[in-house]
Parts: sequence; C-alpha cells; structure tokens
Amino acid sequence: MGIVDRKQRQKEEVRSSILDTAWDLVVTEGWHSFSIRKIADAIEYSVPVIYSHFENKDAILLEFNRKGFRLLAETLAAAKAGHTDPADQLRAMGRAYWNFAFANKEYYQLMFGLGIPTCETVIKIPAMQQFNEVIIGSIIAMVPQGQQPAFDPFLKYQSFWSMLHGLVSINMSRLNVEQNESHGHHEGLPLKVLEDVLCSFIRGIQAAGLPAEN
Amino acid sequence: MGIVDRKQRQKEEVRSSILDTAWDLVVTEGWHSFSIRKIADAIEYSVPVIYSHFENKDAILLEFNRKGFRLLAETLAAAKAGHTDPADQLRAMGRAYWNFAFANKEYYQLMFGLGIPTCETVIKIPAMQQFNEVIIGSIIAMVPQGQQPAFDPFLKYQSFWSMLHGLVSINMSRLNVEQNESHGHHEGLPLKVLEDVLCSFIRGIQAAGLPAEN
DNA sequence: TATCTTTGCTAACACCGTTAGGTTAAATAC
DNA sequence: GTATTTAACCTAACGGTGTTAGCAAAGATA
Repeated sequence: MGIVDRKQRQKEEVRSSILDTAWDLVVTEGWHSFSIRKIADAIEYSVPVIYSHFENKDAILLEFNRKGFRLLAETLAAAKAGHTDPADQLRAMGRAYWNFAFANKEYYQLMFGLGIPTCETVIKIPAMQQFNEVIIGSIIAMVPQGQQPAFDPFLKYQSFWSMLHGLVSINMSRLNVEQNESHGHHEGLPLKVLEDVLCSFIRGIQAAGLPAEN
Repeated sequence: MGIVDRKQRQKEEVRSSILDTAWDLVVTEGWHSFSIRKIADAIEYSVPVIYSHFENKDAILLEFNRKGFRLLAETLAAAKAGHTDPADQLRAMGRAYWNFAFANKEYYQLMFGLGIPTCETVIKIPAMQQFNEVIIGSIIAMVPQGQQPAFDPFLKYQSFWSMLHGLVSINMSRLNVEQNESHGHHEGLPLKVLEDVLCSFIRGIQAAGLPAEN
C-alpha cells in the first residue's frame, strides 16, 4: 500500500517546488515578480494548486521568514563558536550579522520588512528564540556573575540588535549613499561605522552597570 | 484677468485635497487603503484627474516623504535648541527622534520603508541635509577642536542614526514584543533601551578617538 | 465494471495602476 | 452674439494582482 506514500511524496515535491521557484523568482527578478500567478506559471501548474498547499500569499512569505531566521541564527552560532572570549564573540557575531544581511539581501528584506508588500501579519518565528539566546549568552559571559546587580543582559541584547539592524537597513535602503558621497567618503565607510558601533557597545558593557547620568 | 489666477488656485486646491485625502486614508485605514482609485473616490473626481497632478502613485509617496523629513528635521532642531551642552543636545535629539517616530508612525514607516509597497525608487530628499547637519553639529561640538585628529563626526553621525533607527524599527514592527513578554519585561523596556543606547553613544564620543582594539 | 475520491483546471470576482479617446464646458476670437 | 479653440474631465479599457467557485478528468476502491 505504498500508493498513499507516493502521493504524499509527490505532494511534498510540489510544495517544495513552489517554495524553490518562488524564491528563485524573488532572487532573479526582485520582489515585484513574487506573484501567485507567476509562481504557478513557472511550476507549470494552475493557480489553485498553490492554494491547496498554502493558505494564501502571506503563508509563503512566512515560510521564507522562518527559513531566514533559521539561517541567521545558524550563522551567528557559527561565528560565536570561533571564539572563546565573549567580547570577541560579540564582535564576530556583529560582523556575521552584517555579512548575512548583505549576502542574503532578499531574506533580510523579508525578515525586517524593507519595502515588501503584505507583511502586516505579526509573525511568530521559533528560530528567533535561538537568535537571541546566542547573543545574550555572550553578553552575560562578559560581566562576571554578581558583579553588576543592576545589569540587564536582555536590555543590552536589544541595544546590540538595534544598532546592527539600524546600520544594515540604512545602508541597504541606500538612504545614506548620497550622503556618503556628498561628504567625500569612499565606499568603505559603512564597515568603519560597523566597527565603531561594535567597539562602543563592547566598551559600554565592560564599563557597565552605571545608569544614564540623567 | 484674474481668471487664470482663479484657475491656478483651484488647481492647487485639488492638488492639496489629493494629498490631504490620501494621508487621511493612510492614517485612518492603513497603507492598504492607499490607492489611486480610493483617493479619486474620496475627492469625488475621476481617476485621471489625479494623474494630471502627479506623475504616478510613487510621486504622491515622494511628496509625503519630503514632508516627513521636513517634520523630523524641524523636530530635531527644536529639541536641540532647548540645550546648550552638546551631550544634552544629543540626548534630547535622540528622545525627540524616538517620539517623532511613534507620534508619526505613518510618516516614519513611509520614510524608512517598513512594509510599504513601491518604495523601490531611490529618493532624493533635500531636508535630509538639514537632518544630518543638526546632528553632526552637536557631535562636533562635543570634541574640542584638534584634540582628536582621527575623529570623524560623520561616522559618529551614522552610528547615532543607525542606533536610533534600529531601535525604532524593531519596536515598531513588533518583532520584539513577544520577546519582551517572554523575558518577563514590562512595557517600559524600549525606553530603557533608548536611554542605554544614548548613554553608550555619548560616552563613546567623550572617550573618542581610540580605534577598535582589534 | 461501476462508484467514489482526489486532483487539477477554467473562469470568474473584485481589486489594482495606468492611459487612450471622446465629451462637455469654459475662454477666446471674430 | 456667434464660432472656434482650448482646457477640464469622464468613461472605458488594458493588463496585472489575490482569491475562489464549480466542473472535468483521472485515479483508487468496491
């Protein structure tokens, strides 16, 4: 009775081909080519077949979103594994985050909604937990236990992420390209800003615990 | 011969009503209601009338974009004017930036492309110059002239902006809401992160000039 | 072989941005 | 005051989108 198995397998294959083809369309032709009809055309099935695999267009996006966060979490974990000193780990993760964003531009844009239609839905991604755990781990490791009672690693994690995301998204949306040029800077500036931001952050933790003096 | 004047005035009125009505639609019904047809319906004109005032849909968005940056630049300038100490100015501008973003969510989303369709076009906004000048001014003022020869205010400005934008956009897209809750944090955390980030940044400038030790 | 279930299709609905072409009203010229 | 030109405006269409109802054909089961 392997018939039902084969059917299951074939169905899974169609599902995969939908996702693969859709992603291929996005990467090669941009987000404007991400349409149900174009996917259906590419996989040589009719439009309603796609709706038998995914509830709607957003469900496909959600799938990519999940995969994106999984990839990012893995990337950060790998970068962290290369070092033992927590400060080095944070630096490496910061650079890895940056590299991931620009090596996987489409994923990053999808994950953080830079100019993508229909990302209204609040998303629940399990891999995000792994993403923040790996960062918070290094942050906690930087401050000797009990030395800074008021120290909040989760707060520092949010600062860290905010800085990185801001840096990436501003550079990705090209909002600062003309500015860089008008200020006579060459194209290496964003990386310098990255290092500057990482340096400030790590110094801020090393001298941590003090609340804002205002 | 005031006829041509009246016509000019009437044309200007229609143009304004397009912009006002469109913005009203966005604020009350969200970005998904921002459509040429809905605008035309609301102003009680036919669709092509809109195209006689704006080249296309993006041109209307560009108009909002300009206004958004103008508003933001004014807000920052006002915040800066309330203080004389550069560090205080930066802190005030940081808080003003945050407040602007959440008081004018739709503007901020449009300006920085959080989930808005059709913002592919690279934008040239004159008010952005004012925006960065007002920030860079305070940054330069913090470091006594000639004391740090390798100090780059423009680099620091980008760090500052990146941190703020990252913080805002992560909080705005609700990506961290569930995280905050799962870590047992109340709703005041984002503001604490803001203060933490501002504090780190200002300390980083006060002890500036040193390159990253790696 | 006959019945039933699954699978996939065509065709439609209601939107969208954009534009060609024609109609009506206003302004000018005679 | 009438005729002509010009500007303003609308209807209707084109090609695109997400989504779904209803039907035909192929497969599996009895």
